[in-house]
Amino acid sequence: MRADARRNYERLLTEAGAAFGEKGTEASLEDIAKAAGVGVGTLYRHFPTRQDLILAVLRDRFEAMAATARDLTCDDPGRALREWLLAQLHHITATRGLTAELAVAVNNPESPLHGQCEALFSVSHDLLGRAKETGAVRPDLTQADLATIVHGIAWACESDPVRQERLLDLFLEGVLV
Amino acid sequence: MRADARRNYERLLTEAGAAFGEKGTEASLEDIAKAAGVGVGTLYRHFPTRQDLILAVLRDRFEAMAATARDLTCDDPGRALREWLLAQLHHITATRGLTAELAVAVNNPESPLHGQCEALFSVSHDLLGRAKETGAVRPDLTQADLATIVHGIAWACESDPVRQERLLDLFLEGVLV
DNA sequence: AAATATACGGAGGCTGCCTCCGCTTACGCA
DNA sequence: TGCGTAAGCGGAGGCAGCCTCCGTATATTT
Repeated sequence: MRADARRNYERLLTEAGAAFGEKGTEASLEDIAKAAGVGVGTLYRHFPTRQDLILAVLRDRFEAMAATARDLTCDDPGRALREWLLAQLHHITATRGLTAELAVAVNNPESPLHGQCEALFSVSHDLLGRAKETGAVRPDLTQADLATIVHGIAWACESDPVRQERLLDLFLEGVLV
Repeated sequence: MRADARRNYERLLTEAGAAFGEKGTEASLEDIAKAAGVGVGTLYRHFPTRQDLILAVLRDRFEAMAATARDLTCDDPGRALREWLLAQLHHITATRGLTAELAVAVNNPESPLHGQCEALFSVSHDLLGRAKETGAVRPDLTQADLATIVHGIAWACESDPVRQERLLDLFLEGVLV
C-alpha cells in the first residue's frame, strides 16, 4: 500500500470514529471525507460501503476491549466476572452510536465481525467457567446470556454509566427476594 | 375534519405502521404515501415530520398496552409483576422497528409521548408497590429500573421471544448464587 | 529522469426528503 | 338541487446525501 494511501486510510478511520460517535451510523460520508481532507472517491475506494467503514472502526475498538480483558487480575471469579461485564459496558458506551452494530456482530454469526468477537467470547467463557466451578454463579448461565444483556443495558441507558452499573448489579443479584 | 381527510389519515397510519415494522423508522415516506394511495403532500400535511408519524403510530400501540395492563388479573403480586413485564416485552416486540423510539419516550420526559407513558407507569408503579408490600421484590427497585431493562431486553433480542423471556427471568431471579 | 502502477477527487446521476401552490372536492346553505 | 367556499389533495421541484466513473496527479521503481 502506498504511503499516501495509508495516511488517508488512517485519517478516514479517525474521522469516521468521531463522526459516528457524534451523529450515529447515519453521519454523512461526504462530511467524513471532507473532515479527513480527501474526496469522497478516496473514501469509497478504501471503504466501498458504509458498513465496511463501520466495521473498520469497530475492529479498532475490539483491540482495546481484548486488551482490557487480558489485564483483568481479580482472584475472586464472581468479582472478576462483574469487572469484565462492567468493562464491556464502558467500552460499548465509548463506542456510542455503534452499539447497534456491535450487538448485531455479537448475536449474528454471519457478521464479518463475528470473528473478532470470538476472542472476547473465549475470555467470557473462561471467566464464566471459573465462576461456575466455584459456585459463584448459577450453572445454567451462558456466555450468550451475558453478551446479550450487556448490550441491552448499554443500549438502554447509553449515556448514563451510573444507571448501567446499577442495572448490571440488579441483573447479577436478582430482583425477587 | 373532513371525511376524506380522516380516511387518508387512517390509511397513512396503517401503512406507516406496516412499513416501519418491515423496514424500521427509515422507511421511505414516499413509499408509505404511495401505499396509502395518496400523494406525499397529503402525508406531510397530516404528519409534518417523520417524527410526528412515528409518534402517531406509537400512540395507537400504547392503547393496546394500557388495555393489557387493565386485564391483568393475578393475585400473587410477584407473578403479576412478571406477567406485566412479559406483556410489555411482547408489545414492544410487536412494535418492531420502533423499539428505539419507544425507549426514548420512556426515558426522556421531554418526549411528546411521555404523557402516554404515564398511564403505563402508574400501572407499573401500583404492581411494584404491591409486590414490595408483600416482600416479593427488593425494596430499592424502581419503576424506571423495570422500564429500562425491559426495553433493553426487547431491543437486544428483538426477534426471539424465548430468549427475551429467559433474560427477563434471569433478571428477576438473579445470576449470582 | 522516465516509466508505470497506484491513488486521488469531484462531477454527475440517482434517490429520498420536504415545501409550495394551483387544482379538486366535500359540505353547508338557500 | 345547485352553488360557493373552506378544506383537502398531490406532484413538481429544489435540496442533500449516496455512490460511480474516469481523467489527473503522484509515489515508486529502474
